[in-house]
Amino acid sequence: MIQEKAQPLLRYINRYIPLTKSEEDKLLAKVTYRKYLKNQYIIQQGDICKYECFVISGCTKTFHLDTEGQEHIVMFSIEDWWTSDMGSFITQTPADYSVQCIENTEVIQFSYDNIEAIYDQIPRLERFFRQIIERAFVASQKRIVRSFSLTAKEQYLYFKKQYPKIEQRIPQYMIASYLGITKEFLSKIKSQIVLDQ
Amino acid sequence: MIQEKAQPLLRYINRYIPLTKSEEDKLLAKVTYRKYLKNQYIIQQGDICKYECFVISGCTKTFHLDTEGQEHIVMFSIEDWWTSDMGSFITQTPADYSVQCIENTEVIQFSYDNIEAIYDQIPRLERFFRQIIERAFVASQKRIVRSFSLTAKEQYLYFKKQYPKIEQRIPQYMIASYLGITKEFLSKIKSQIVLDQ
DNA sequence: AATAAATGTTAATCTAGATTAACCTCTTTT
DNA sequence: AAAAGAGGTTAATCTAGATTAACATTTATT
Repeated sequence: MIQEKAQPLLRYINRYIPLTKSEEDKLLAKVTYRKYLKNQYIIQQGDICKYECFVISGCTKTFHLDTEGQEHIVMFSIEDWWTSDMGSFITQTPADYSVQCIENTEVIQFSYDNIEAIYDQIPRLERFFRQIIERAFVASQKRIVRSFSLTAKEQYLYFKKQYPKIEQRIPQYMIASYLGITKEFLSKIKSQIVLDQ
Repeated sequence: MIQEKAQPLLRYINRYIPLTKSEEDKLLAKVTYRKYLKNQYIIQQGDICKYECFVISGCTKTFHLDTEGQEHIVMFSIEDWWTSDMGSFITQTPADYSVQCIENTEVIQFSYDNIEAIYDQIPRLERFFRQIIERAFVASQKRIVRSFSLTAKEQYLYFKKQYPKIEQRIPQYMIASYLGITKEFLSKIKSQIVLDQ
């Protein structure tokens, strides 16, 4: 079961580092497959995050609920992306974010209890995770700069260009939340863009 | 020379993972000590970043120059912090950021040519770097949420509380740039805060 | 000590984007 | 087919923060 389901994960890992058959088996013994329905929560803000998830199919949003009850989306995850509240996972303290499925979603879960053993038994996987996180950090820093140096319209055009697959699967009001603007203003931007052409 | 100068680095690493004397020696053989004067550049936007630097003393700013010539500060680094353009370093492509010294600054440099060897020879250091980057990523994500959910005044108060040491060493106009606001508006915020008390 | 350069403040005016509120599709459910 | 819900649009009004510009203060340079 896990052997078939985890194929996309193995393919993904092999783009970074080569794994021997034995290493693949060791890994698959330590992870689990799970299916969520649309609207289900993978993590709830306030809970302790027990898993890092690799998305096999579907789509999730990671968001923070602020003191005013406003939702701020920090990322979307589709096939071949990761999702979790890493801060909560690495420190085992209450999560700052919720992760909710926007579509029916299949994931491979790396549990907190097993992740150390995975690193110890397959050192190359520790390298792999280091590289993944380095890239995530770089992307996050760039997003901060964009939010300071680009107008809302420019940020929206960047998002469309960079993540065309995500843009088409997700309601506009969630994209607005991701960009840090209101859905009304995104609507205005879109009608402006139509006029531009 | 490097033995004395690198003491803060070894102390810092030992807070995360224990190193044997032999591992320490292996590490020190692969890193170099360097001193920069105030206003000197450690990295220039457009160059390829050859080093990740651990700050022994002093203070740096990491900033991006946008197409309008505007400077956007993404981070400050003081003693016991890291500085580099990680995106440029890991991919060996032109840097998006410059790193400039705000004070005379001493660093320990990890060169691109040696970092792989360090990881291979001292696997525990790869774990250490993974953990450092995980934390940096978490902090970066949290900063994005703050920039969306807090007013400029709230963000400034958060910065003061979180980094009191940095706040006192750095000109206000750089803090404004870090917060993504103008120096004039920060000045207004500060006079408001005085009235609040 | 005088001058210049860097940093910080205040106030008037302007604007990108928020807020509010009414209305318009589509889907989905009954 | 009617009703309800989810998602999206438009327009009027409002506001946090930008811009401009003049001036004040501190620090460095001669």
